[in-house]
Amino acid sequence: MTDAVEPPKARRPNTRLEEVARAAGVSKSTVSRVINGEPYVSSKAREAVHQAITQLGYSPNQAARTLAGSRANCIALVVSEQGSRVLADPFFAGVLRGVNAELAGKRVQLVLMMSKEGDEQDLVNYLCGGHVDGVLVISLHGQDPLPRTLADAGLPTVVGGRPLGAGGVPYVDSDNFNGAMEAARYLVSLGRRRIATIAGPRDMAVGMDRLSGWKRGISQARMDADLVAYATDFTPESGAAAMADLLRREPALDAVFVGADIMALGALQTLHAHGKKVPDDVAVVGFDDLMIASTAVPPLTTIRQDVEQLGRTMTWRLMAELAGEENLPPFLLLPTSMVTRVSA
Amino acid sequence: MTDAVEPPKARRPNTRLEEVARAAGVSKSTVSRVINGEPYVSSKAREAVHQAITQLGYSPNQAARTLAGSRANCIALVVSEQGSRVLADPFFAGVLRGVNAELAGKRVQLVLMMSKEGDEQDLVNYLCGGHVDGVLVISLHGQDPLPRTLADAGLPTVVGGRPLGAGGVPYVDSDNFNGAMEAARYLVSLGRRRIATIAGPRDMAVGMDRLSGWKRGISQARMDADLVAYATDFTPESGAAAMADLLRREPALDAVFVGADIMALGALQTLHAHGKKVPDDVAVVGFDDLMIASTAVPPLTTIRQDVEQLGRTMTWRLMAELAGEENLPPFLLLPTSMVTRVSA
DNA sequence: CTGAAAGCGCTTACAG
DNA sequence: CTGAAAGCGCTTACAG
Repeated sequence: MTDAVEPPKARRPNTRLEEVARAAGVSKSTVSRVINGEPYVSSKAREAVHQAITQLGYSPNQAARTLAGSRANCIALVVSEQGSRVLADPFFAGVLRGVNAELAGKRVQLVLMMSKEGDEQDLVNYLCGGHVDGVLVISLHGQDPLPRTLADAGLPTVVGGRPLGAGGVPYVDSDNFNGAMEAARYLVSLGRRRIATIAGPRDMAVGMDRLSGWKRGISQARMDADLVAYATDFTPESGAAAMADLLRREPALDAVFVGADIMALGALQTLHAHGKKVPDDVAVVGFDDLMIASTAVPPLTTIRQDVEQLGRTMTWRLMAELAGEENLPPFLLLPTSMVTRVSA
Repeated sequence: MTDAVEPPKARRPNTRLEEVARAAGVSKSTVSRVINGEPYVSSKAREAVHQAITQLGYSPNQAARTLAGSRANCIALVVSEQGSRVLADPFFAGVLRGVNAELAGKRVQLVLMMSKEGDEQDLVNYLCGGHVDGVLVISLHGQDPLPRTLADAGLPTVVGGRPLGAGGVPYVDSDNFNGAMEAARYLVSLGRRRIATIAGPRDMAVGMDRLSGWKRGISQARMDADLVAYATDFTPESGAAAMADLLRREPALDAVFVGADIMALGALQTLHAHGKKVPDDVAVVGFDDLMIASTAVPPLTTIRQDVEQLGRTMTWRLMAELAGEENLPPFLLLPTSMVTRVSA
C-alpha cells in the first residue's frame, strides 16, 4: 500500500544538486561528498545537507552520476532464455526475491536481461560498455562461455548454479552433491535394496551434481549405482518417461531418487499407472521442495534448497567484490535439508 | 550459447560517438540522428554511419543519452512484494518473459523494482525522477494507490491485472469474468446440479472477477449461486480449507470451480480425504493452467490464461503510449480458453 | 575539511 | 540534409 504518497510537483524540472547546495549553504562538491558517504566532511555540513535533501525531496539523477563518475550504480541479472522453463520459473522468482532483498537500501538498480540466442554479441557489448558495474548470471546451459567472456573483460561476475564452461568464474550454488547423497543414504536407511535415480539433463551441472551425490551415497552402502535414467528436461513428462524406462529395466526396484520435484510429479504418475504403491512398493525422494511437493499424491519427501538465499548470496558476493573486498571465497555452497513427508 | 563472442578490448575507454563520426566522415550530429532513426539524413551518410558502428562495435552510452536527451530509454517493472507469493511465482515469470519478448530489439532497458512496505515515497520519488520513461505495475493488492499516484505525476503507467484502487489507469488483464463463466457453464452442461466455487481473496480483482463470472454462469442456468467459499490466499492449504468448508455446508455438492489451479491442488486433496471421487462424485475445474495442472491427481480441467501474452500486451500498450500514439484503448482483456482433462 | 572548474558522452535547438 | 556549440546534472582531481 502506498499511503499518502505525493507525486513530486513536476516531472522534469527536478530538484538538482545545486539547489540542495544552496539550501544547505555549502558547495556542490560538499553535497556530492555527503551523498556518496565520503569522509572529510564536517558533521555540521553533513547535517545541513541531509536536512536540505529531505526538505526538497531530492533524488540524485542517476544518469548524471553514471556519466560523471566511474560507477553505473547498476548491476545486471542475466537469464538465458533457452533455459528449460520448468526449472526456471520458481527458481527464477526465488532468486530474484533474494537479489532484491540483498539490494534493499543500497542505491543500486537491477536491470534484467534475457539472453536470446543470436544476440550474444549485443549483450556482451552492452554489459561491457560501462552500463553496469557487475553481472549476475543464472540458468546457464551447457558450456556457455558468457561468464568467462564477461570476467575476461574485467567485469565482476557471479554465476548462480555451478557453470560447466566457466572455469574460475565465481559462483554460488546449492550443495546438490551432499543433498543428493543424503537422499540416497536415507533410502538405504529405510531398508530399500534396489534404488534407482532419475537424473536431469547432462548439460546442466545441477543434474550432474545430484547424480554424483546419489552415486556416492549408494556406493558407500555397497549397493549398485547402475539404475540411472536421464530425463531430457525438467518437466513432469520427462520424469514420467524416465520412470517408465527404469521400471522396464528393473521391475523390482523399490526406491527412486528423482533429481527435481517437477520431474518427480511425472514419476509418481507413472508409478501409479503401473500399480505401484508409494511409498509401500516404491519410495520416492525429490529435490528442490517446490510448493507443489506438499500437494503431490502422496506428499513428496524431498531435499530442500533455499533459492532465495542463493539470490541473496550471489548478490552479496558481487557487491563485496565491487566494494573492493579482497580474498573473497570464489565458490560458495549453500546447505540443503531433507523434508520428510509421505513418499519416502 | 555465446559462441566466439569477443570482449571489447578495454572496458572504460569505449568507442564514443565522436570516433564513429570520424570513421564515417560526418559530424556527431549526424551520427546521433542515424542512431535515433531520425529522418532527414541522406542514405549515403546513414550507410556510412551504420558501417562505422558495426566496424567499431559501438554501443551508445546510455547514461549520456539519458542525461542529454529527455528520455531515459528505460522502463520499470514494479512488483509489490507483499503479494501472495504463490500466485506470483509462475505468474511473474510468465509476465517477465512477455515483457522481454516485446522489448526485444528495442533499445529500452528494463529495471525491476519490488515495492516494499514502508519505502513507497522513495519508490515514487525514484520513478518520477526522470529515471524511467514509463512503468509497468503487477500484483497489486487492495486499493493500492501507486498506479494513480504515478499516473497523476504524468508518468505513463500500465497495470497488469485489473487494479482495485486505480480508476482510470490503463490496465491489461485476462478475461477472468468470461473464463469463469465458461467454467460454470461447462459444469452445468455436464449435468451437475449443486455447483460450488472457491474464490480467491476479496482484496484482489482477479478473485472477484472470477467469482462474478461463475455467479453469472450459474444464475443464467437458473441455479443457486450460493455455495461460495473464500480462500484467504492463493495456496493449496487455503484451497483445502475452503473445500472442507464447502463439504460441511453442502455434502451433496457435485461440482466445484476453483478460482486458481494452485488452490485446486488443495481442494483435490480434501475431496480425496473425504472419499469423494473426482470427477465421478465431484467435478473440479481450475483456472490458470499452470504446468502442474496436468500432473494433478486426477489431471485438472482448467481455464487457461496466457500470462506471457499479458506481459507482451502490457509492454506494447506502454511503448505505444511512449511513442505518442493516440486514442489507445485504456483497458485490454485477453481471452482465456478451456483445457479439458480428467477432473471435469 | 571545502570550493571552483573541468569534463563525462551524448542530444538538441540553431543556423545554414 | 548537415554541422558547431551549448548544456544535461553530476563527480573528481586540484588547489587551498
